[in-house]
This record gives sequence, structure tokens and C-alpha cells, in this order.
Amino acid sequence: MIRLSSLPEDEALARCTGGLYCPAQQTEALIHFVSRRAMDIDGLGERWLISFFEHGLIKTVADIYQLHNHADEMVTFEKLGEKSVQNIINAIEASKHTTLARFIYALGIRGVGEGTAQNFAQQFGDLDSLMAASIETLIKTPDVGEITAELTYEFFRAPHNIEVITALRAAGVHWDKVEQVASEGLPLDGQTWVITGALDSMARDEAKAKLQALGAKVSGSISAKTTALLAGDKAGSKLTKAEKLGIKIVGEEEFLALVEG
DNA sequence: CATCTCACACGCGTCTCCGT
DNA sequence: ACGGAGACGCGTGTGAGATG
Repeated sequence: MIRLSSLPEDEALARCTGGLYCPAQQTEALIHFVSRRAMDIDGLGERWLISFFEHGLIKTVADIYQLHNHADEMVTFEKLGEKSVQNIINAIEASKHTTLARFIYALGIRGVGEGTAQNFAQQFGDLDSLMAASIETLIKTPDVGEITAELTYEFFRAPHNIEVITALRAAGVHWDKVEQVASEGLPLDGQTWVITGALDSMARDEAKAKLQALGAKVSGSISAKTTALLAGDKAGSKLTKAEKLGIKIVGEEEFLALVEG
């Protein structure tokens, strides 16, 4: 996505709202769709997506799931061998089994990032309910205001977006039923945590999942309302800010004792 | 086997939107 | 109107795979 603020004044209004279909945004949509936090298709990055797009192998994100029919053509690309192509095809196949939250995030609806996508998944439980929801209903989702609700509503009213979503589901993209999580009674219920630095024992995503499983909300930036900062190696400005605000700093050992105990 | 390219992981800063 | 928090782009370091 191109930030409006990075555009010259006279181009600021040039952004279209085509979502999954608009030609100017197609490659951006593709790149976002395969990214780690969305559908997580390993090995298929920006470079190959653009090449495949330029050679007409893919036009929309739904075409990614037809790429296995073009394996012979793919190996003819420079720097792309049989092994890489097989890895890409395997990764595409693996991505068919996902979660509703990831799928919503992958759609690239403006204003809907990872957190909001998760909230939508929790709130609506299935894609059809979300797609059918009115602006008034959408606004009832946590962290969703008028603007995001309207953008989401419009997204699901665009025929080409519906087409792509239908094609994705027809290609076999599916997700498990959403489990409604009740955070009440969990040890970290009502707390907001932030993670900084690298952890030795696990990836940050894993640490985030563990904290969420204990009822905590995990945020990306420190504020006065933050309960605690989980600080690993090479912690940067977040640690400084947390210290300044007098926020509790939790080291990896203490964190492990907490999540395992 | 050395080199090159690409994708990924992660941190950080900025901007925007939401809720109060 | 303001502060909090999320979205997003950019920069850097690292590892895997392709090529010659």
C-alpha cells in the first residue's frame, strides 16, 4: 500500500478503492496477500510475484492457487530452479489451510490490519456474516470506528472483490472454525503487554501467542497504559521509553516462569 | 565451492485513526 | 482536542538456494 502522505499533493486523491482488483494496486495486493502475517506463502516474494504478474501467470490473488499448472513455465525464469518452484508450490498448497483472521487480513482491506482482522474473526465467527454485516454492526467491533467500518463495508460490496473471494474458496482455501476465547479469569486478563528485542527460546510471534493465551493484550507500542514490557536481547527505544514511564520490565527468564508455571 | 540474489526477521519512526 | 495504539514503510543483518 502506498501511504497517502508519501504522495505529492496533487496525487493524494488518486488512490482508488479497487482492493483486490484495481490494476494499479494488483501487485501490492499480491505482495501483501502472500506475506508472512497474511497467507504466509514462503519463497514467493515480491520479486517473483511481479515477474509472474508481468508474464501474465497471475492477475489476482486467486490465480496464485493455479500456479501449479504453470510449473514448467516457472522454471524458465532466471534464478528460479526446480527446487524453488517445488518449494513455492508446496508453500501455496500449505497456505490453503489458514485461519479466518489471517484470511481477512490477507484481503488487504484499508484500515484492517492484523489486530482488526482478529477482532473481526472473533466478533463474526465466519466470513459470510462479516461480508453481510452493515456499517452499524461493523462499528460494534473493538477498535473499529466509522471510517474502518465504511471501508470494510465498501470492500465487500465491490463485485470484483466478491469474485476473487469466491475463487479463493473454490480453490480450496479454508480455515478452522473460530473459537470464541473468553479471557475472563485468565491470569493476565486486562493487561497490555509489549514485546521488544529478540528472545533466545522462541520467536516473538510465539511469545505473543503465549501471552494472549493467558489473557493479555499484546500491543506494538509503549504507552502509560502498558502493563509490562517483555524485553529480550538488543532491546531498543521501547525499553528506554518503558523505563522512562516506569513500566515494569520483564526479562526472558521471568517470562518463561510465568507462561510455563 | 565461492559468490550472488532473494526472502525473511526484526527494530524503529511516522502517520493516522479511534476512543475518551 | 488529545493521547493511545495500530498500520505501514524503511533499514539492516542473516540464511537458503541458484549459478558458474
